[in-house]
Formats: sequence, structure tokens, C-alpha cells
Amino acid sequence: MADSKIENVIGALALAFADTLQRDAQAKAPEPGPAASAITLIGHVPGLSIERLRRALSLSHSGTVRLVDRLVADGLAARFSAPDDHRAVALRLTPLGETTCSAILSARQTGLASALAVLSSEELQEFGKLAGKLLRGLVSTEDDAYRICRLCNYTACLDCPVEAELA
Amino acid sequence: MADSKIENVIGALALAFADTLQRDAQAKAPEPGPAASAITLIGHVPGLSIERLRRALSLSHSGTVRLVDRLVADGLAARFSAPDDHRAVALRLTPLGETTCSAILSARQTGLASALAVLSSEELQEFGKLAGKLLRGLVSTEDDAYRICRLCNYTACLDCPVEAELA
DNA sequence: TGATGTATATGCTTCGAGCATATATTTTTT
DNA sequence: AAAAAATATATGCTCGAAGCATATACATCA
Repeated sequence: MADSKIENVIGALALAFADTLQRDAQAKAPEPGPAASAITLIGHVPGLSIERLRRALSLSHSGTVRLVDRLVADGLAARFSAPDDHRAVALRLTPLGETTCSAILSARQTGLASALAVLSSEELQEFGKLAGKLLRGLVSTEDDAYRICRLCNYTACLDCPVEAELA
Repeated sequence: MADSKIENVIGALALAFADTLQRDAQAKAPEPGPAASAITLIGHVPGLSIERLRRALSLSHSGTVRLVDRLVADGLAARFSAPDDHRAVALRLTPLGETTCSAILSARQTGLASALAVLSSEELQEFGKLAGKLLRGLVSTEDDAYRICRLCNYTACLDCPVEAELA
């Protein structure tokens, strides 16, 4: 079929972008792996529970608990008891965690911006429009949204297509 | 800046595409992690050396050797001595490895195609064109090419933008 | 020939991740 | 209202992939 070449190109680009994205983000995190995403998610949703974090990161339960243990030990996050559900933990970033979160997000953005610099302004608009359409097709549950947006800079996501799709 | 929203959307899409891509591919591999990429790379470049594989997978040397050990133990790959350099190992897939490689590639393609199905034919063409332009901007060395194309279906990549950029 | 660089292999250790299980709280059922 | 089931978190245990340091073989260059 004529389209499999296009699929190859798009798949390779997604892989390459995700690589640099995660590399840049993880370089500012205290450890490699999902720590960077955990920090930006907690920053995005203060009061997040461990269970929601677990689903967003596609980890096991114990893996998530241990990851949070490490973030707390590093002074980046803190556990509170959730006001509405006394079983649950409400996670928040410490001031140091906020700083780390900003560093992760700006590193992510810098790398991405330089990769996108080869497009003209019009091409970027067009590419972004199609990307938004594709993104809306990938979201059906709230867990999907947290997972997909796990490294987003939410301060810049004013009319996020993911939120639009869920609403 | 007005463009950071677009960057968010593109970054999130890349992450989501790469997630499904790797999930689909790894589900057909003997183990999670870089094994799926290793198999398709060896399939793509028979005679590949461990050192080249190492750079394409961004692993340590010992990690790559052990990964190859496991692929060989699983009956998916085999070591030969490279004809031109007697230090190097030439890697090849066994018939079972070829079968696995095909399964990985077709799983990858199926998932990607369903994600792209929300675009019209014209939109897909346009998106692919811009993706190719972006992709060319990301390649400067041959190692980059192997890394970026590590999960590509090379039989469908007749005029690959990565190869075009290197030539 | 000798020296340096490159490719591979292996012993050792570390540490992130999952499984099984235990406890606490909420929700549902009877 | 009491009992049962479901949900959220925590922890002991084990596994195994990955890196570091080191050793060996071959190649290349002086």
C-alpha cells in the first residue's frame, strides 16, 4: 500500500521526538525513568493520588509507591492525607520540587523548539492543527489524558485538545 | 509566546505515538525494553556489529552484549565473525527471528495506522510531508539514522527521508 | 615491532520493578 | 446496622536488566 511509507516516516518522527523529549526531561530529574513525568504530573495536578499517578505512568502499584518514596526522600514531593478519602494519599511538590518541575519543562520545550525550527510559521501552524486532530482521536478516558499529558507544560496549554475531547 | 501551545500538542502526540508504537512492538518481542528494536535492526542490517547496535539502542556495551546473549539463547539471532574485521561480531536473525521481526513490524504498523485513521487522505499526505521535513532535520550521522529507524519497516521505506538526508 | 585504539566478553554490583500479602478506609449488599 | 466486597496504600521478597571495571583479541599507525 502507498501509505505505509508515510506511516514509517510518522512513526520514526514520533520515536525521535519522544526520545529527545524524554532525554531532555530526565536529565533534569533526580533519576532516569518515569521520575520526570511523575514530577510534572504532580506539579500539574496538586493533590494527585498514588493510584492516579500509577495509571498515568503505567507502572505497578508497588513501583509507584517506591518512586514516590524516592521523590519524598529527595525532598521533591510530600505526602498528605487526601481530605475527601482517608485511604488515599495527596501528593504535592515541595518548593524544590517546583523548581525541578520548571527545569524539566523548560528543557523539554527547548529541545522540542529546536527540532521544530526547520518549519516555517505556516507549516508549524498546519502541523500543529493536524497533530491536535490526531491527539483528540487518542483520548477517551481521563487516565488517557493524564498519561498523554504527563510531560506537558500546562501553563502553556490554555485550550488543550485533550481537555476539549474529554469535555 | 503563542507557539508553546503548539509545541505542547506536538510533544504530547509524539509521546503518545511512541508509547503505542513501543507497546505494540514489545508485545511481540521475547522481553520488554530494547529487544524489539534490536531484532528489527538486525533484520534491517544483517551483519550488524554489536558496537553499531549499541549506539543505535543507546545502551552500554555490556548491556548490549547481554541483550544479544539473550536473543541468541532464545533462538532469535546468531553471532558470526565479521569477514572484514575479526574483532567484530556479525549479527543475523535466525528464521525464527525473522518471523518475530515480521510480527513486531506488522503490530507496529497496525497500531499506527489505526491512530492515523482519523485523518483524511489529503491531511495524511500533508502531515507526512511535514513529518519528513522534520525528520531530515534530525539526522546528521549514520548512528542517528540507525537509532531513528530502529523500529521502521524497511521493506516499505523505499525513499526514506533519513537516507535522503545522509546522501 | 611496539604502541595506541577499537570490538567483544565477563565478574561484580546496583537498583528499579513486579508479585504476594497485609492494613486501613470506603462503598455496597443483605 | 452489620457483613461483604471493593479500593488505596504500604512492605517483604525476589528477579533481572543495566552499568562499571577489567580482561582479551584484533587492527591500525608510527
